[in-house]
Amino acid sequence: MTKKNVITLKEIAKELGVSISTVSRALNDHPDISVETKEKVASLAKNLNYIPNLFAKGFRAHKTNIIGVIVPDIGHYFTSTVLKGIMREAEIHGYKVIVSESINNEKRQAEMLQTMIQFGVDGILLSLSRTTISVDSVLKTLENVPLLLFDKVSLKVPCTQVIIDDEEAAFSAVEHLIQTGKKRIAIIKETEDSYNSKMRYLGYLRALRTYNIEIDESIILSSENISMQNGKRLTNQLLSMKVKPDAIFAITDSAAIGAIKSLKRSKIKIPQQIAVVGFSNSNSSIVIEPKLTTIDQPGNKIGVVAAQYLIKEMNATTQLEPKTIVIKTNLIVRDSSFNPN
Amino acid sequence: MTKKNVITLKEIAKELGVSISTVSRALNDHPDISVETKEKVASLAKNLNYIPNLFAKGFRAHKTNIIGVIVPDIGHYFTSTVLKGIMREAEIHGYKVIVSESINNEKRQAEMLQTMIQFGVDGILLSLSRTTISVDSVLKTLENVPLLLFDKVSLKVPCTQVIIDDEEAAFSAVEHLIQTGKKRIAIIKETEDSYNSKMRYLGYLRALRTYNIEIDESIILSSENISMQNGKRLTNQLLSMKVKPDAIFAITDSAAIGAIKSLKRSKIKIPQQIAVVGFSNSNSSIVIEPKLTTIDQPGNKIGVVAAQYLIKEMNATTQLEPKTIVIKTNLIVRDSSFNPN
DNA sequence: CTGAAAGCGCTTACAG
DNA sequence: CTGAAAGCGCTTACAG
Repeated sequence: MTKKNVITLKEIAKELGVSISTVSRALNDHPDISVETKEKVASLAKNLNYIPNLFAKGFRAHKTNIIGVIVPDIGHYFTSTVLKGIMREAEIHGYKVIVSESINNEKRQAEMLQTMIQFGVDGILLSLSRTTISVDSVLKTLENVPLLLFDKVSLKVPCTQVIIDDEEAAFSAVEHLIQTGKKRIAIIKETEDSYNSKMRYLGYLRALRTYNIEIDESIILSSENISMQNGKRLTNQLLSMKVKPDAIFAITDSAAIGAIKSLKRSKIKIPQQIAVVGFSNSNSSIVIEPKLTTIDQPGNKIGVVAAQYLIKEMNATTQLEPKTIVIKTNLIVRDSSFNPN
Repeated sequence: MTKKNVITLKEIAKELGVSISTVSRALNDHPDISVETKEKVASLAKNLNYIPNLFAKGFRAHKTNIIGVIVPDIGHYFTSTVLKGIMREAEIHGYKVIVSESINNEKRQAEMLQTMIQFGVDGILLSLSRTTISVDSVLKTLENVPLLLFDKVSLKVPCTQVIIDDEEAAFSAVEHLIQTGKKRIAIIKETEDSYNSKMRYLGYLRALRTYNIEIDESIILSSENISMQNGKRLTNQLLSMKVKPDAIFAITDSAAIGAIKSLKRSKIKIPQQIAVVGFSNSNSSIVIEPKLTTIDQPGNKIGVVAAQYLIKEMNATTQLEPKTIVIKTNLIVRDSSFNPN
């Protein structure tokens, strides 16, 4: 069944014996139209349950009032909080949001950008897939429509980017461990450095240097995908060393939770013997025992700011200067590390 | 900045010195057009990076190729798996998906249905907000556009509904507890009975009756929202009884996890003294220790089936008979209950 | 094999 | 204060 009962301006005009133009103007509260007419039109429109066709409206104005969003994976809790922020902000400004998942596949991502253009979106919010090697498709898209990168970004794209202070966040996590007396801090990161992983690693290095702690390659571990499984595996590896670390900084909560599970299995006291810090404050971070110390990423704020800025660019008359907007994170200290006091 | 560089049929036609009609037909591989012309058009279209305006295309055909989806909360892992299924299936059929959150607010839900219509979606997939008392707005929407209910449904709406077998799933969870020797099984459910909660409760009752176990009102507990906090609180309440239960069936994983936390705090052996079963197989169900026995809801499948069916209805020439499609769930036995062997 | 024209629902200069 | 007409980008009967 296709759509039915579609009332248009035409029907209202016919019924009232006026022109379509008049009905349109009346509905849009044009000053030229008499109050009388406006009232008649408004009342009939209401009775007939007239719903303006935004589609037709936008057609003329070359606008769809739709924002396209592409994310690697909608299943991550963090991503869903960002989407919430985007949707909320878009709604306030009268935009709807089309969502697509690139499933961390560069080719799909390129196709999706293309489809977004076909659908005539007014702007695009993109979080890059992990395997994005070439940004050509993104650059090409940028020529057609305002585009803004968030979370997983690339400096190769000259557009506004909304990111969290990964480096600073990692620094504060590691600094926290140092300040609570830890000296031999392992890191679990990604093998193939994504932007996020690289920044977090840099923050880790800076913290060690700042506090004059020697960097030990043997406790810098990486894995392809930083899952709970791999967190366990790498932690087991750390536990097999003669000189064990006294803290583990995992760049995702999943890996940190894997680490905790591994430590518990080996009867290591957390945080006394080995403390653990994760990243992203996922739901599971308060399910695991001890509760996980982690970095809270304000996904909602990222979404709101990204949408806000995109909308600003969409409505600007001139090309705005691309900026990098950094959203602050918070270290949440829980039981997997010592309280600093 | 608004959109730029938009190549239309007009430009191609002008450049080639043919009519717009010819270009349109050539691009659509119309049999009337000569191979020669088709090739010229195709090649120029490619060079100019012509992107067909689906918007204009749909405008004529009264189609947008957009499916609207409204869910209570995009943040639930289960919901994200359903959305994945919907998006994947929609994509296959050339549809895009607009997502909105009702945040369990009936008024917002009604507004969103209205907005979906304004945006001219070709069909709507709706999971009702918890507080949906009146379905008037849904019924009204149904007059305008194909609509299908999934997960959180209502029998008051005469449309196709895709649901999981809540009653059967709960039955199998409780049966499992009984078969592993449990006799005094408490349930943690919702106070204000949502469709899901009610069905799960009925399954619980049926299992007890089937196995001739007396129903004891004192261990049937409810709370407004079945969070981890409330799971803890209600479990503490159970532990304060003279005769304690030997198993707890919580109708959500969160509440089940709260229950486990409370039991661990009281040094109760799980599952020996008290077993716990949850519902939904969330990410956290394998984070908690012992790992949670729970019901896996195939969200992806629900999404796929819902989208499939909606698309079928959208393209049907006659009104299809509404059906109720029940998706099977699976009990996943983990360490929070005994293995049945 | 190709083109001119109408039309999808709406807005908006231009006339009156 | 109101209407006729053009136009957004496309498709498709109707002619030729």
